[in-house]
Amino acid sequence: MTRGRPPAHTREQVVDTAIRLADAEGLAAVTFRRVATEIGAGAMSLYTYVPDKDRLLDLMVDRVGGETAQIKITGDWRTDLMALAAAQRTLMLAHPWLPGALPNRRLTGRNMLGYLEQGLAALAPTGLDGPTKMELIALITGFVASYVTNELTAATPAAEQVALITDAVASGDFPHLAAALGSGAQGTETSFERIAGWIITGLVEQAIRPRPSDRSSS
Amino acid sequence: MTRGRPPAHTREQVVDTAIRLADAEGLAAVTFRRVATEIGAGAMSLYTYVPDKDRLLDLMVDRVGGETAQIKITGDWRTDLMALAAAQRTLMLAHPWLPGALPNRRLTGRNMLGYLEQGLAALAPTGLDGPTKMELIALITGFVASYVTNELTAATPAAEQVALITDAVASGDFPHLAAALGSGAQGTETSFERIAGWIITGLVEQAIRPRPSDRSSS
DNA sequence: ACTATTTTCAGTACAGCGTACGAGAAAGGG
DNA sequence: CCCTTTCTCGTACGCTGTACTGAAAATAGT
Repeated sequence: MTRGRPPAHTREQVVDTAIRLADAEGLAAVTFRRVATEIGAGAMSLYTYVPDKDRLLDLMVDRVGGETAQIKITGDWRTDLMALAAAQRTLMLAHPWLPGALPNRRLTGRNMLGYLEQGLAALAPTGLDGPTKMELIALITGFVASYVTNELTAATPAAEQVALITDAVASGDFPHLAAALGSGAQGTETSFERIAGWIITGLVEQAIRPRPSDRSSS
Repeated sequence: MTRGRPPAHTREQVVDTAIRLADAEGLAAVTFRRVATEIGAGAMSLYTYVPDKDRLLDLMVDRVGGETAQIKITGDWRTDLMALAAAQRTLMLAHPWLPGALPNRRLTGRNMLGYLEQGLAALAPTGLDGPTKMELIALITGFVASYVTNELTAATPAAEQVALITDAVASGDFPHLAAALGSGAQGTETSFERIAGWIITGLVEQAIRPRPSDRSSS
């Protein structure tokens, strides 16, 4: 039954417009009025397609989640997880607002579930139990998000913080910090692959290891 | 020189009030008007003590950062990093808004630098270079933040997502997800210490390992 | 064909936000 | 005593999300 006035737009159109806006001008540019004028509608008309702003963000996240390249599962969890992490990073670099929009967001759609599914498939050979796999996936996703955030932010050193840090170093209260800043300027050697390799290999190997009692002092 | 009308309040008072508000009612309750009435001042008076809202958040973060328990450096990096992570988690559980306020925030004060300094001190025995140490600290902090966020959110399963997930599982398109959900309900076994142990041990051991060429297929 | 029903459209309006501006109040220095 | 300096804070502007409301546009039933 299709009674009533037919919709002039679609939910996909609204979400796509919001994504395009966020890509071009950042999350802050995504306002109902702005999105509405962009698709040539009244601000309030959007509520026909989207229940509220928070849900719009959910939908945006799920939609771009669908753009993630489908990785092929080789059966080697290290290779597969690296591929998945790399795909995630590519996605976040294409949509810089994504890392910032991810926290506090609920699983809204099948695309996010699809991502979860891929991660679980990659982890299948490890023989870990379900909750542990979930935890590992969340951990890896969180790492990628924070890495990309740093990656996108680090370009702006901000002058003001430089003063704070040099002052702090000069005060002598932070010897290790001074040493760390002086030590290595190895530039782009801190590549994504290097660190992602650490975290993935390290994490999964630790998780697989059958608990060698507990060697901490407690 | 102390000419002019003396301030009726202090920056610390403003920041403390904002923190108290955030602790009690969440970050959203922290508005200039609200903070102002709370300390018995006009909204615009706050601008005497704080340049703008973003800086107020910076100051809040740095202030609670000062509450972090000073860990004692034993010289065993695993023990020390675990203690540091645990201290961070304690802090974030005491101030649930902190994980949400952390991203996109600049290093504002000496307390944050102090935290950095502690992490570097803990990592000193590893002999890693400065940038790598920094990276590891950021990674661990990011992990703690996302873990605590999950910890605070997971209490609310939200009914709506349950429907989405059961539908998805019923559709048969997500076999691994179905299996993972069915597998283990081991409850609180996914403790912070267990996972923090993985990430710290795994990460640092990987970082220390002198690069066994590269065993991926590429 | 006309009416009733249902759905979408979008203008107006409201409370709340951060904050720019500017006039008044309160202090010390000459 | 006045002048300079500093802090105080009411008013106001533009912006936000969105509740409400009535008009518009389609179909379903008679």
